[in-house]
Amino acid sequence: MKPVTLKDIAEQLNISITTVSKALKDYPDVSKKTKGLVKELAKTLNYKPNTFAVNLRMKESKTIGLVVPVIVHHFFSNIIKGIISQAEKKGYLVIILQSNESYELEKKQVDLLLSQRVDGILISLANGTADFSHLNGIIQQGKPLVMFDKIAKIIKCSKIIIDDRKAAYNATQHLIDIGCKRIAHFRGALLPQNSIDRFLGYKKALLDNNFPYDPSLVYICELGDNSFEEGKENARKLLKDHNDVDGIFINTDLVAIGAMTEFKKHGVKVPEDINIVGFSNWFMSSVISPTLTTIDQPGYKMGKTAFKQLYKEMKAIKNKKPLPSKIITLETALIKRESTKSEME
Amino acid sequence: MKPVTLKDIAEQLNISITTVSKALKDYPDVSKKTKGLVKELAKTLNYKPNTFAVNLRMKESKTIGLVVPVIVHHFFSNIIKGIISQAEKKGYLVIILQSNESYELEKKQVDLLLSQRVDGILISLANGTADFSHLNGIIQQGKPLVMFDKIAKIIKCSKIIIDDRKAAYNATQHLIDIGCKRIAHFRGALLPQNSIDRFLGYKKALLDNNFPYDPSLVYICELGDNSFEEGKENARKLLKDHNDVDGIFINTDLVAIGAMTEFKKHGVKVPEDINIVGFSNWFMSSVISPTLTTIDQPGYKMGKTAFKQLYKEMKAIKNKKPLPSKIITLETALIKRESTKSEME
DNA sequence: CTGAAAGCGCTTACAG
DNA sequence: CTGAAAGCGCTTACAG
Repeated sequence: MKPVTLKDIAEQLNISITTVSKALKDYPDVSKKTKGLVKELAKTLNYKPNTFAVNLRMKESKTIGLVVPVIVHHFFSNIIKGIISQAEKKGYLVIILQSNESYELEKKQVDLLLSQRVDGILISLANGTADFSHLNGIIQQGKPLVMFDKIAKIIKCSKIIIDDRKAAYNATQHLIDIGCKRIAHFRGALLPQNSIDRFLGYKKALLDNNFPYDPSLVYICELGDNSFEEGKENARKLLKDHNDVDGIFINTDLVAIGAMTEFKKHGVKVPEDINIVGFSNWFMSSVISPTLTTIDQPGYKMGKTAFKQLYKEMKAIKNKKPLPSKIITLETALIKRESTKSEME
Repeated sequence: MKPVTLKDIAEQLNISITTVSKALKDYPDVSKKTKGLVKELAKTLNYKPNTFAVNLRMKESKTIGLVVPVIVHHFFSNIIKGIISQAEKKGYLVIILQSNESYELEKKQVDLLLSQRVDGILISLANGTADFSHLNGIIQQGKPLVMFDKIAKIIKCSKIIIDDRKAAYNATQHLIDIGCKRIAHFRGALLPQNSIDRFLGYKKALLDNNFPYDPSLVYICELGDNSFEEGKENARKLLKDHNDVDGIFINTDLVAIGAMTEFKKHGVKVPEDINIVGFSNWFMSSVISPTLTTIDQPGYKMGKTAFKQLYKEMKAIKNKKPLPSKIITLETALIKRESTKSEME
């Protein structure tokens, strides 16, 4: 019942703990014979090194922390999958925490992770996060930190992102290309960098095409949760205020789907009356009807890349040769589907 | 840069490590004055106990392990959310691993968690798991184990489940009630208990209503991944073999959505030509068109319940009073939507 | 090739 | 009220 220790093996074999330890780790200065005996006994006794002791000695836990705003979103669960699978390959375990888009929780969780002494931290910020001292805290402790998707530009650490501005520009340009004349935007909350960038991309596309920029056509997802409900809510408002709008670029697929549901209820046809482009390419978007034109965002790859970068930095820190921070931008793609008309020739 | 230890505090205050430790933990036999001094200094130095050392001494890690077949499924990501939120409340961290429906991986991951010396394990089995020695291994080590959703009846541990048989019975009964005459079933893989139970519920409903049971109407999701593709595949087969079928009870929403997509492609109307009931009530099912009639399965609650049970057992084991295993069955509900006709009077 | 010893940072039974 | 000491299980520099 009690776990087997090095001492148990040493006693049974009448050798020292030192030798047992070395034998198991294939040190060159242990005789082949001894190694054989030790390894065999370790196996039959089902010896497993006590991680707590190893961690204490080695000052590392082979564990990383991950903080995401939400888990139950297709994009984030894909990222998680990417991170975990990559971490496993390198022998790292992942502790996952969800900030629920709350700054308070996020701060507390970073603290938790730090006192758990994880070897590194991966984070995607909550919408509510405007103060970054908790992140600087990580860096000050000399722990590697990699941010992904929802980042803070101001923090000096590696970041895995997409070019939100460019992607949003392309989405808006597509609406223009198919002939939309009045293009609205449902944007995300005010703080997150990516909702700012998507908004700027939208605006730039308009201006580059000599469209007037009309602030009243920009609807903010007020609850800040990018939900189905917010899409419905904003669609209702839009219908009331601007029934001349013929195209909308929407911050997130889920919001777009909410909007489409609301339009359908009011007899407004997509894409005949209004063309819609979403963002993220959730699986759902390919099975609803009409299927949703959107920007594909590589979640799984983002997760993998984030871990890889963190891993490099953890190794570098261990070798006392800290790496410079790096910003990696992943490619996105416009996926044309039924919610937007075909391009005109 | 180097983390602050008890020793650092003791030296600065010219008292013993023992007293510092006791003061921080509010032992009654330390003077108020000393406590004050220690706590203040600990705060200014930003002291955080070294978890590795605490774990080693206390023989517990305040960490649990979680193994799920997939993360990127609405049902499972909801469960994960439930587990994490509950664990956080009790001061536990969660290490998450994904078995990818592979027995080999699952076994390896359980081993990993065990050698990481987590305090308890939460698991939902892979479809491929037919051998359970790795689970017995957990129990033999005296670690609490709680299974949820995809369980093995044979293992003696607590389980959080739904009554799959009853839920499937209700789903099938609903198809009968609305007038279906030829009812097919798309079932899950052969091994998992829940796909067996859902199949049995389907069969029993038929027999109780004096419908003949026709094995050729039962399609197995061969890939075993309960995917969109499998739904399409089986729908194609069904259309070829049995174009008289007017109702299908499908093992999982995602498969049902795949089937509906295929039917639409072939001009088969849901629910006019074929009525469909899914299983799980994924969010997606409420936004596709037609919306999908399904069985609501309480993922978030299942996660919460699973952690609560594990927590009780961890506490009990610590107090040397192991608890008897418990099977908790959560309620499900039939959610009637557009993919099935209204009931006849 | 083998082993005694120190030390990682903590907790707690025990002595005073 | 305070503290010396043992010990959790490991790793590794050092001596032989």
